[in-house]
Amino acid sequence: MQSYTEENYLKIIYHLSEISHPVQTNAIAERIQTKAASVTDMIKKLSEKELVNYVKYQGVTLTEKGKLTAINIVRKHRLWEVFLVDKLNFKWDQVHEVAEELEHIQSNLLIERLDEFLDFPKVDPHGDPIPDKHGNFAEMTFVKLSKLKDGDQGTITGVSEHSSAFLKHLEKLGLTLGKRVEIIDVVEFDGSVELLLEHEKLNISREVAKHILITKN
Amino acid sequence: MQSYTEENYLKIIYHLSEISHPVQTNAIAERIQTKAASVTDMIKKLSEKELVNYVKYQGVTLTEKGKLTAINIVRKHRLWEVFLVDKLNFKWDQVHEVAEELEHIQSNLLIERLDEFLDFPKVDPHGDPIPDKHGNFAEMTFVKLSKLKDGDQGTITGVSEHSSAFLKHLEKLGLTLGKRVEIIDVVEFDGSVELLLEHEKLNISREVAKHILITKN
DNA sequence: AATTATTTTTAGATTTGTCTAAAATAAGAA
DNA sequence: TTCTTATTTTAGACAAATCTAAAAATAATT
Ligand SMILES: [Mn+2]
Ligand SMILES: [Mn+2]
Ligand SMILES: [Mn+2]
Ligand SMILES: [Mn+2]
Repeated sequence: MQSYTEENYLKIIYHLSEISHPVQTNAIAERIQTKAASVTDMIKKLSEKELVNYVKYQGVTLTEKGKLTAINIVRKHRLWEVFLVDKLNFKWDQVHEVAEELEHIQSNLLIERLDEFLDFPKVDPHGDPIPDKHGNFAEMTFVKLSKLKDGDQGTITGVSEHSSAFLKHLEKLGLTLGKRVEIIDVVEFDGSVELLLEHEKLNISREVAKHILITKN
Repeated sequence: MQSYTEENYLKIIYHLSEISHPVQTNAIAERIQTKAASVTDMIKKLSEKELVNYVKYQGVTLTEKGKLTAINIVRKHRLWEVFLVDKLNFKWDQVHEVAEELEHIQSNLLIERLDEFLDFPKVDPHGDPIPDKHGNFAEMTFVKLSKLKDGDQGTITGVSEHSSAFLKHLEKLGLTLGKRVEIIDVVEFDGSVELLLEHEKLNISREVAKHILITKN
């Protein structure tokens, strides 16, 4: 059994692993809002428990055990987000903070029953995949909207930025999960994108386009 | 904002206040599974924060602020228990431990929405009243089954013992909330109670009868 | 009232997770 | 390769919550 704090470290290391291998001390410190020295301390503890592989000055990687633990926390986080949106009518920009707490509740029965109650969702309110109880993810095929060309069509199936400001902005524009879009033009000057959303013309900045994930179809 | 630990102390002090005023250090230590010395330390801290009134060697009482905090935790605990039973099909003997964790989740929006989602329940799965968001309880009128006389009738509306062993026992006997019972005889020898439950005769020990709460009707 | 028993508090130590400041290592530039 | 900079680790300290053992206060008995 891990502490609340250890779980948070494992989860952050897991997410950062998708970006760099091994994960650097400073990167963890930044994400977890703490100091590098504290991270070193915790890494040693996690290493002691064989949840991470650690080589001094080289950074950490998760062991199989650590990875499974981390994935389970991600599973809980995302299931709770679905619960909050689907059952309690939270907006997609309101769920993350609460899920950060709920993800640490310890009860396998609870999470299996919640999964069932939610009808075994495959993705969370931001389009992120929900691993099953064995830690397996359904394969997802996203393309960044900013990579699309004139005339391309697709459905919004995810976002890669979870800040409330960004999500509220998308909501206001009507760019929510499941909506179909068609690219009219990628403006050469600033990379902004003109697109068609439910027969309405819309222009979004390149910065916004980079964080919208599309499944082409 | 209080820590997880402080919240637990406040809740225990609140519950113990129903039994003795003021609440003794040792009583808290026993309930919270810790040592008297630790309780003294925490009491000082809570007193510092004006959540309890504390006189050395005399024990503690909750201040208005402390009481409201405690009631809010009780509210969350009981709402979560209702959720677990009504929505996730937990048995009434399975909910307490999980609710002990869930009661510490910090989000007013969450708890108000949960309340609504559960259709504003007035009692939890053990018949305990759920305070509203202002801390007000609906008045309950229970009588211990062990206080009833031959011929008395009533409905089971609560239990005053929450151990899994006891609750499972009641479940097995069919003595669950909402069931109507009629006293046939209180056995003089051992105080055990003969009763009628859905046209079936049943004998329960005095010990069991003491923890079943009845609303006469 | 004096003695004994119980309860509570203090003193000092421990564990977990954190911090600052200084030292060590690694990486990049000249 | 040597100097400089960035990153990481150590050393030592601290706050929160806990503990043990001893001292102090209160309550119960004789
Ligand atoms: Mn999230
Ligand atoms: Mn999410
Ligand atoms: Mn309970
Ligand atoms: Mn209950």
